[in-house]
Amino acid sequence: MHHMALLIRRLRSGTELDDLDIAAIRALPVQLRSVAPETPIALENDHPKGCSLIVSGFAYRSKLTETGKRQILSFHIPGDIPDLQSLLLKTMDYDLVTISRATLGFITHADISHLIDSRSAVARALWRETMIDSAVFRAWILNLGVRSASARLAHLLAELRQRLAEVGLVDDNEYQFPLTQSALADALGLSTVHVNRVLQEFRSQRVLDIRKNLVTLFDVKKVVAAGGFDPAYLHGSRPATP
Amino acid sequence: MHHMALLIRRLRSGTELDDLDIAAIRALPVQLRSVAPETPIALENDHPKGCSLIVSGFAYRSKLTETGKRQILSFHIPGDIPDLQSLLLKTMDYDLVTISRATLGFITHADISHLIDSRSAVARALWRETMIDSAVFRAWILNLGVRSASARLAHLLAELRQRLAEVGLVDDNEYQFPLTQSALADALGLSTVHVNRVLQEFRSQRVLDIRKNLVTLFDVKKVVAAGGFDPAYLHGSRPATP
DNA sequence: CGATTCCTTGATATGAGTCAACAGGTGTGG
DNA sequence: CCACACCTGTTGACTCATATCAAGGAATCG
Repeated sequence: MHHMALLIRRLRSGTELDDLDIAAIRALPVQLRSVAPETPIALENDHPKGCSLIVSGFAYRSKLTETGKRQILSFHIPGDIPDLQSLLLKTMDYDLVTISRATLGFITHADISHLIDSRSAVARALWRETMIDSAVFRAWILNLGVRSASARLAHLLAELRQRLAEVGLVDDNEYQFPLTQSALADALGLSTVHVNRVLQEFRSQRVLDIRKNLVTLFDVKKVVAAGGFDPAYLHGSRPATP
Repeated sequence: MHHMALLIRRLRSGTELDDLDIAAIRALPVQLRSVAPETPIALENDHPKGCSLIVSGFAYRSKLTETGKRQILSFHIPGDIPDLQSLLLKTMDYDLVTISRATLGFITHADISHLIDSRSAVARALWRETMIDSAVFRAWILNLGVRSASARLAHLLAELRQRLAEVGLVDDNEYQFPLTQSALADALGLSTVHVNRVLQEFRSQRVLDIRKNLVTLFDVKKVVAAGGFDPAYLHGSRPATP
């Protein structure tokens, strides 16, 4: 599969792009590199010179408080360009780090700038992606602000499932995703001890399980209900049910 | 003051715009209207035909859970176009409501579309604004996820002060902003009772006070420290110290 | 196979929620 | 212009969800 395939599919799913637009995207110089887990792609206060497309593997955004507590802001999957905002905001306001071994495609700001100035439909499509990213933040704020620990966890896993399904990475309600309990804790604003207990409860109810790198939703309906998950905010391409 | 003045100032502070760009912005057809407090500008699942510039007054974004709990996602001030994303995402994923009596400038998607297709620098400037909006969401996620009740409140008030200062609405560490304790509770993910108690503590320490529509930060340094507030994420125009 | 890292468990602590009641303003309609 | 209703803010008593602390066990990795 071409390293741009997922991105192009996503952009097309929300914006009309003609052959020239697609050709221009494909023509972007992309510098591929394979990196280890827990590799920083960009760190807070950096001034990156380009953006990174996730070709394979996963990453997360995080931010630290003055006291050193970490909050994970979002998880990222193949086809995402999590640091696209660095094109317009020179200074990073968060850390971007790989979770798994990953393949990244680095594209310079200069090249993206040229692309969006010459192909306004592509600019629109990329802008739209960043707006969906915002919508995901809104859903997380709702999640952190009003939901119980178990609902938060369920919502997160339901969201990940939906997003992964759209790029064809969900298989029979299971998906590969390297989530440690401490990462979950930092993402959900909980302690690791409590995440462990919530997880055990879900496990014993046969609702879901996370083992190693595998997330299993035994009962998707229950997960969706427990998390109050409504996929509308993802403004998705139609659910990729194969 | 021209109804576009604040917006234009903001856009220029982050992006080079030439005279033609500015002229094109000024030429946008804007339909002004004055609305009462608690007026919905757009609601979840709506498909708005345009965006609303806040010319004067304030607004908030909120989202409800299935169980009816409300989370306030952000507060908006003059010069903001909070629903700009509706240009690219047809369906609203949150409610947008005025707080105070407000003057809104409605601009159709068609007109904005035409503007951004003809003036790519303006497109960039608007996109950049939406990216700052995202950065604010990230800061809120950090706030909700890791900070104590008092730190959350302090952070929120410090952020509002900074943003209002950039449009010249802060006077000697006081600013007008119509925050009820129950709105604060919904914004901070707390109960109103607890907000009340946190507020009393700050009051008794002479750190800050909120009375009626007036927020007073007796000791800005303490507020900033209590909230762990670092304005970098606002990617601000230089602090408007007059 | 030794060493981290990750997970699990129990005991205890606490920040914040809930419930309930009341007071002070504010606005409104009669 | 008063009376009533309705917010908003305040207070106290009690509860509960989740954190913290501490320690042992299971994986995973070099």
